[in-house]
Amino acid sequence: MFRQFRSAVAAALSDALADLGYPTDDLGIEDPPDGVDATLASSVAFRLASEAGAPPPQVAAEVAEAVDVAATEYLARVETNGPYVNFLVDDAYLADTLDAARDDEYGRLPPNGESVVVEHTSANPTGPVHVGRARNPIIGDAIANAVDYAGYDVDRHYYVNDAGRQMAIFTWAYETFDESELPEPAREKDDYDLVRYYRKGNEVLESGDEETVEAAEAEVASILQGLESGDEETYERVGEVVDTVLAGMEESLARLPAAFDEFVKETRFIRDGSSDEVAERLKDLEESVIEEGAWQVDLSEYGYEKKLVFLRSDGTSLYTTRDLAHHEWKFENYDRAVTVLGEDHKLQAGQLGAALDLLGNDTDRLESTFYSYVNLPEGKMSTRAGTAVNLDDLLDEAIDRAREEVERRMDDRIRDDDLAAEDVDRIARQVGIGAVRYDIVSKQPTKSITFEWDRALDFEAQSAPYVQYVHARCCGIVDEAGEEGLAPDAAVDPETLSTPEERDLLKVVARFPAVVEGAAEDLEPHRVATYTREFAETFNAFYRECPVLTADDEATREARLALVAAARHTVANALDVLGVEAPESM
RNA sequence: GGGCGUGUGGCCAAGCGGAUACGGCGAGCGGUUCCUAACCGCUAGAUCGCGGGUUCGAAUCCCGUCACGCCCGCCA
Repeated sequence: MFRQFRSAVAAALSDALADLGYPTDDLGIEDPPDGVDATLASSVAFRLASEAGAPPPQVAAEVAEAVDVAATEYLARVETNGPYVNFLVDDAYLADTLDAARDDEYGRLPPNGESVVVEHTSANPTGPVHVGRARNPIIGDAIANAVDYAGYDVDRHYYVNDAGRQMAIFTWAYETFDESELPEPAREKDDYDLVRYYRKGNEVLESGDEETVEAAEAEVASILQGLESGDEETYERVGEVVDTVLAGMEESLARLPAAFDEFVKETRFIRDGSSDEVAERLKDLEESVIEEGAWQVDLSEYGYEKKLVFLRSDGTSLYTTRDLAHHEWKFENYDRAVTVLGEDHKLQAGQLGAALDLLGNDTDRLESTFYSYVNLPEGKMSTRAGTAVNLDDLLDEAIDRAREEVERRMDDRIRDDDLAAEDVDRIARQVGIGAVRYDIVSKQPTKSITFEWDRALDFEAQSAPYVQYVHARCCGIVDEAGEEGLAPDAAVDPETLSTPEERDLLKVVARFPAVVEGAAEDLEPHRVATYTREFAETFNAFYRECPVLTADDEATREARLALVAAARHTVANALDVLGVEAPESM
């Protein structure tokens, strides 16, 4: 309802200003601070003061007076507080919110007919997924969820870099070394198995004797050449390594869970000729030149000093050339394209956008969001060097610690719902993995994170379990009501919900669809996390002050139960956007 | 050297032109015969890196400066 109220207020305020002869270009609508009983406020009076020749409070009063309250949906009254004009909601706002949130899909916006592809993770298939890049699937999946909730038709893609030098090295190493030369794998899993070859290969290339390195480089070059020239046998050789490692990575990512609709291989754009076709079109641009045998495009009009090379002097394409073809393919199939990238790809992404623009694409349809890597207190994580904390280990540890917590709390548990062994497993998994996801998704991606076990796996306030607990409490109440034959769907007179805690909770529930909308629009899922925290705080105040099942009278009982059901749907879906499971008991 | 990002109480961190800077951890005090205490209440703790500027108003915008991170390849 908040979205409707917001546009109704904007229209009413705009009309009022126009009637008074004031400009309507800046309505100054904002959220009032905590403790103010209004749902929206405006600070226009400040800006109008000089034009009106009157102090802001006087202008505010004039504006407030001019707003047509009766004609504005959900607007109970307009008040002023010094220079601020405050807009207060009526009971219909709360009633309609309660009604809308009866739907367990509450928070989903109607389909808008637009398609979006969200590309995320896209880590090179060189070995197990590690925590340094774990922000990518977690943020990417949450962005995709938010965009999905906001009404878009979403596909989730993982772009597989299967055509680069790293994969050529990997393939050579895999075919060259024998298992007996390698250490034991950290896990019985294909990605852990194969990464040993990759590490060994890099080790040899770095410090092997000259002759070995020379032979290896020749083999690597031949693999790259084979890929470039469309040699089927080479694709098969590289493909075996890529697919095997990727399957292992996919399995780890699925634990988050982060699932993909499609793994799009880079070699696809070599094989279908689109990479060559892009290169030909680039050559025709007046910004393109050959320097030292290599084709390059001048992007200085976009602010890039150095020219972008798109064909090597030996005529082969580069990563960016293929990525251009990849993105034109996205434009052909989707209305919008979103990419989640590490901050080290910022320059490359900018150049990609510039080149796409030169090629005649509408680059407004392309958006990128960047995150900084998770580092260890002692420095960076590296697959090659083997210094990374693997995602699997983090999730295992999270689940173990969560299980300890569940078991520790079993003794002084009031609720006699006899958790079975499978419940303990379920809760440990939901809480453990939820805590990891929430910890990462709740922070602004641009801020750097230094990984520390205790901080990442804190189950207390401002964490996933804190929010999950609210959901479990809601479920507990609804379940118990059900046992007493009470369903949360009785017709409710909203005037029954009269305490500040009840009304505050409804107002927070009302904001949820707007939070989803904003998070999707700006690709900022952490805003949903911030919302869940505020939601949980508001719910806990309600829980403390307003008994539901033991309420004084039947009408209050039913009304509060309906409110709990609304809260339950809201928090469940907010967590769903974040990709965090909502336990029914914990 | 140039570009981009980050800098908010001891630690983490939201806010990113408007009303008293939202919270958490840690510290101190208190709360459970009552719908799950993974909870709640109270107390202490902040010149929002630093210096200028714009504005009626700046954590938020601009300039400068310092610190840290990332990037500046015919790598990906």
